[in-house]
Amino acid sequence: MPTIKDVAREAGVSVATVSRAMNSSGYVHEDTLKKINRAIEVLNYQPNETARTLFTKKSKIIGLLLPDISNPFFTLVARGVEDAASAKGFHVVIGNSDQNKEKERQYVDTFNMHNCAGIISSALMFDDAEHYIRKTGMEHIMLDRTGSIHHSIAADHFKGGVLQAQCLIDRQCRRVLVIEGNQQFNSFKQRREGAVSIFKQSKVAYEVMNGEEVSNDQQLLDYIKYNKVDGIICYNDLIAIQVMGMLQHHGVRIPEEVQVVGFDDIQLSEYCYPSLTTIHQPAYLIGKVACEQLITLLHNEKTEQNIKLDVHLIKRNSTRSV
Amino acid sequence: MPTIKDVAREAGVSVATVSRAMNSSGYVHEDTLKKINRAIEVLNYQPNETARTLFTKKSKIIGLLLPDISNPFFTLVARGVEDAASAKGFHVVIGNSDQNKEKERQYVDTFNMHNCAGIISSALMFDDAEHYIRKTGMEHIMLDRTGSIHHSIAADHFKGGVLQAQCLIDRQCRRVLVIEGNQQFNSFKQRREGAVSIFKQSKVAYEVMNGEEVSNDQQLLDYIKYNKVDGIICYNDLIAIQVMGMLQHHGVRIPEEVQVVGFDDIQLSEYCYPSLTTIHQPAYLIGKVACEQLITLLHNEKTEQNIKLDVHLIKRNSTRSV
DNA sequence: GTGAAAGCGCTAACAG
DNA sequence: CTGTTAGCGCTTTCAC
Repeated sequence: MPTIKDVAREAGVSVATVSRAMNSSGYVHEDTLKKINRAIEVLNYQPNETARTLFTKKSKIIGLLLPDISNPFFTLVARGVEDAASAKGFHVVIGNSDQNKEKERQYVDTFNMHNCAGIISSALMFDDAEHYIRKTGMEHIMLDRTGSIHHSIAADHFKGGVLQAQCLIDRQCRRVLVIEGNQQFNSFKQRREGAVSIFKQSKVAYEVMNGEEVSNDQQLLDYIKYNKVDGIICYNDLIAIQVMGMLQHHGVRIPEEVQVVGFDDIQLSEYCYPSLTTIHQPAYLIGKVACEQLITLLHNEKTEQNIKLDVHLIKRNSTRSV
Repeated sequence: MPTIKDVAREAGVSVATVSRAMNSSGYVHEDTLKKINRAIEVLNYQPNETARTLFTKKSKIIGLLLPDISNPFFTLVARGVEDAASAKGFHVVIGNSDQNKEKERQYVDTFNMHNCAGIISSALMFDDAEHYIRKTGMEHIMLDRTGSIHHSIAADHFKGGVLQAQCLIDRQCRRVLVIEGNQQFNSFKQRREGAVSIFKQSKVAYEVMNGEEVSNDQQLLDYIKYNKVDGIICYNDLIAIQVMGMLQHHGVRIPEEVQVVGFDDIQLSEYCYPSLTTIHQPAYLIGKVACEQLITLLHNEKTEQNIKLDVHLIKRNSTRSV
């Protein structure tokens, strides 16, 4: 691997001049510039990012901390971050926290040890995460949890919940089951609250059940049959599709007997059968915008503190025509 | 951020000793060790990886180059790589090539500029990719393409194709449509060859169609109806699910009228309706093993050159009981 | 056992 | 406009 020294020698100038030329900082004569570029070409020189980072104390790496990249929703977020980063000469290292506080903190430390420029994370669970990150000096954008300390970007989960409920009410559901996600997460909480707020002012009966307790298919099935549930709101598409499969497997027709609404609008919601009515969340965009925001911050420019992205209902075949 | 100097001062020793203590290289008195550890604790010191890398010329970062992490199969591979890396103190930066030669080469360069220890990639398309990487000095493990230059790890795609065909033959299909993937990729090619090899020695009629040409639903539907296709082999699950949805949307019953077999066994194949019969590929394991192999190589230990992982049929409801 | 010193490849004053 | 020089934080000879 040729170094800046080799280029300097090849071009017959000093390393400082080569450095200036590469960073277009300070003056450098047109002719010298040419010589340098030729030398770079000849040697196939590529600057060593590690050395650069050691000096500047800020690498071009962005740490992305997500609960689990296997979840198609986060996959898309990651893709958005990656594309945006790539477009601006940044790179991203991904960490899966599995919602484990220890792992979360560890990743933050790791990012820090690598002089990452900034970190984009979903809602963090470890104590005082925001201050912890702030102390490292890394910029931080949080997904799905608005706040005053950090910048954030989130979909309008409350509205999403409202739309889910409204959709089922519009389609004559009488007894709705709301399968809620982990309420420690702001996003799931707001989805639930949005839905509940609508049911409260309607005559529709509803009950909330925690998704993580629904490990047992039979139990859920019994509940649905016993209570004559005719509408189900799920906190994400993965669960919705799983529930639909289970129901159909037991002869329950969707949407004739039970209507189902998901949340996220992952790719497969369109292709599963029946296709899933759901709330579209702009996952890719969330990642992209988050990354762009972060990079703006890194340039010491101001940006909006908390960005909220709109969501909307995607009507498919797991609900009846209205 | 405290540096090694701060620790040295706090502990009343020289930086060299601190370094030795941290890397447990060379001798260091038990008492000094204690003092140093205390200092590290007190200052909450974390070694700067960038500086380390600059010296050693090998970071603890692994570059992972995949076509597209949005594909659930690759997502799982990535997850496997990440977990294995994490377990050994490595970290991974992901690059999505979108099967674009330019992007591929760019990522390789990027990884190199960051002194990545090694790279794990799916089959690369740019010219002479293997030599190009080899010249950088980075270790390289390739997914899904065996070869003599590089180490590799792949599922037994040929066997997978065989199993797909056998499955349909066993279930009385008379006219099978094989939807093949991009034949530039070894994996897809072998899947196809495996299936075809079986059909050739059977009386079953079959035709191969390229999946990338099937953009038009209507055209595919017409083809299937006109030719009385009663079995479809898909080169991956995503396509299979898509095809099933389309068929059902047009009133075709699965598996009664048409039976479908996928490849990959992504999570949703189990939950879609009907659930998809498919070939299980150990995606997570592929990523995990690839990463472990790479790390072994980095320790200058020998490993198997080309690893082949077994696949098997997962019987679900998109095919009839035999 | 421990410290002094050189240097990894690069950038940014500071002179000239 | 260009070169000299001093580090960035760490590891590793090489003396002591």
